[in-house]
Amino acid sequence: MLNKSISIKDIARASGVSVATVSRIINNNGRFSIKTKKKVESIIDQLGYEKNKFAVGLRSNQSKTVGILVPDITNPFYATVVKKSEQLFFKKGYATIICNTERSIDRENAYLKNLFENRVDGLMVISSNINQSQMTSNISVPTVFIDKNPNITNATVVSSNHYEGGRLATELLIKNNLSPYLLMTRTKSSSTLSRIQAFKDVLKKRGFKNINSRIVSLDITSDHFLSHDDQLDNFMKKNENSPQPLGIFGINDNIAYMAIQAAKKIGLSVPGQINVIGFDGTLYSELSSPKITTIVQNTDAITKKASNKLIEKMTSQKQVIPSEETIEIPVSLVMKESTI
Amino acid sequence: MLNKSISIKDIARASGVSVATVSRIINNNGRFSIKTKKKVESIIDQLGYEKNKFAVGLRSNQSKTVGILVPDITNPFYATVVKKSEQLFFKKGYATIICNTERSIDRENAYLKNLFENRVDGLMVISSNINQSQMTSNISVPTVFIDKNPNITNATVVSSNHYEGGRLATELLIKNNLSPYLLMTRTKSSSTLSRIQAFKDVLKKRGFKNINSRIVSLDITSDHFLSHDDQLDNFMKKNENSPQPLGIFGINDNIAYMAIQAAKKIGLSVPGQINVIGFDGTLYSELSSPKITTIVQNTDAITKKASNKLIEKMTSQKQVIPSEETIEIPVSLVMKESTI
DNA sequence: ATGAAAGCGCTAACAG
DNA sequence: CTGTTAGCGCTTTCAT
Repeated sequence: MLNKSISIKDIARASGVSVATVSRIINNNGRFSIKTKKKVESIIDQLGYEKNKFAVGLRSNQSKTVGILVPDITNPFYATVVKKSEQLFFKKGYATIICNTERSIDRENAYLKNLFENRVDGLMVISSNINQSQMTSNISVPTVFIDKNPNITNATVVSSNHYEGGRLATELLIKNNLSPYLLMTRTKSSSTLSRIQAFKDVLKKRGFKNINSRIVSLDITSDHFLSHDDQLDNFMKKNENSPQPLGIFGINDNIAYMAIQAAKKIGLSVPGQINVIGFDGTLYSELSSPKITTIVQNTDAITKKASNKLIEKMTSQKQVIPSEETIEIPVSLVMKESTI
Repeated sequence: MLNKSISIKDIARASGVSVATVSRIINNNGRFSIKTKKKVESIIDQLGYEKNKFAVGLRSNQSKTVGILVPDITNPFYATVVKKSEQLFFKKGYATIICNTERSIDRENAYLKNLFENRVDGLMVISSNINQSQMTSNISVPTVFIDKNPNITNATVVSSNHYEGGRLATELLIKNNLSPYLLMTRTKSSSTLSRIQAFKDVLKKRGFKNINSRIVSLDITSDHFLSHDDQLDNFMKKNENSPQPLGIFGINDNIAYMAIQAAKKIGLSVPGQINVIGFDGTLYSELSSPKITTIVQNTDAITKKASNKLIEKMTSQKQVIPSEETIEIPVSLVMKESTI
């Protein structure tokens, strides 16, 4: 189907040298005279030679390709991580295969199989369900997790300090003398769990009782924007006349955004009657009106750390004994308009 | 470095058959007894065999991989296209390599080189600068363009009807008896050009003079959200006291969003004193307050058409003679809150 | 129904 | 400084 492409054999023949010499020149190793180099390179230009990665891979057992497993690339936070990583990888000579898992275990498995068949040199796994059994089959592929799931041992993990973020958010609400509530979704990644735990811990320390009644779980699994949610509307109506103003901690900016919408819909003012704080520092917090006070993840730092760690793993000669390693990236509270 | 993985040779040896038989069973072609099939498959399970795509590719000259060139995956419109395409491709057995070009010609070239070296079976190119010379080297790789650049001949293009969208937007402003202005950015893709042309044509038809003075080009090249732009502020201040209310056509939702912010900042009401209409139908139009009336692109239809077209091209046996083919997808005007 | 063997394009070990 | 050659894992043709 494809035009038969030209190989180093063709180049060798055309320039009157052996394939070995051509290979040496292409990869700039071994010794060769400057004269043959010139000659061969001109032929290469002339004939339009393109390296065949199949052959190179088969020989060297390296694909110069990495795979990224990501829940949803239309989520701005993940999109940014993927984009920056991809750029870094490409700069180092690696192509990137993107896999949108939609948080489905079946999809993750199918993708992993494909990636392993493609002999990826490395794997970046973002916030997934992957468990030990799925990974162990190819434990040898260097892997870095972003926001790991607790099920894997001996993993290298780069993650925001979600617990600290949750603490900062909750403390802010309490400092402002608000009645604290946590709004969350169904998805329970390790990052979410840490945020929730922090909320609970702070409340407990402050002497709150019946803490679980302050955690509202919305029936939402998507990363996507929803203009409207019934449960949220009901929650707002129920608390409309609360004597103490509400302080809502949205588990992410999306939820915080939706909370603000629901509050505004029944005429509650933000931050007058209700304060809202989000998490992540995505576009949502900036496009909302009022803009959402939020815990910002340092995407840049996360990505750099994770990508560099992966590249380091891929290029290190000696087989590193896998060991637990967790790198925590600080978060920061950014005050905007949805809190006083 | 990697644990030497097991090959069909190992499987063959372990099951007491030849590699040919194993290959036939794996690919379910040729003939073999049900009994050996059972035997071999159990060995495969037991040993954990994984196909080596290098070898398959080298033999068959097929990578089962497609490349996507996209300007910026953090742009919600592109993210959606990429995500949906990737899912479709994967369902058909293709892995997807993502390339963020940032609209840089150098990057595009580097990516193309890499993709060709990886022997991608197909290429999806979104709204790029690619010109004839860069593509011709590998004209044989099946390619589909989304929003093509005019420089390529004989391309298969899937695109929204940007001209019609521009016409709809402009007509709306005029119908509402507003003083029409077009706000645009520096990036001049073919899609942008069509939108602009429609604006001009409508104004001309309606007898407007000095049309170019109604087109304001902002010094923005990024797809990203900017909270603020000086030129925009100046534009608003200049037109603050316009006797006839302004009708602004933002070349995309991002610009429309920024225009609304700039207007609100100096106390102009939207849509009271200024009407704004955007283009694309991204998150921006929904998260803005007021929500932005916009020309919505049917991302789903675009993606499906483009992906299926590409798969069709990749799988068609006969070498199709390349010919110009343009598929236009209708757009729709969605009224929201930023226009009366 | 199964096996033997060629060969895809490349790299690297060895020979000169 | 350069050439010859084996072999990476797989598919496929040709035998049997």
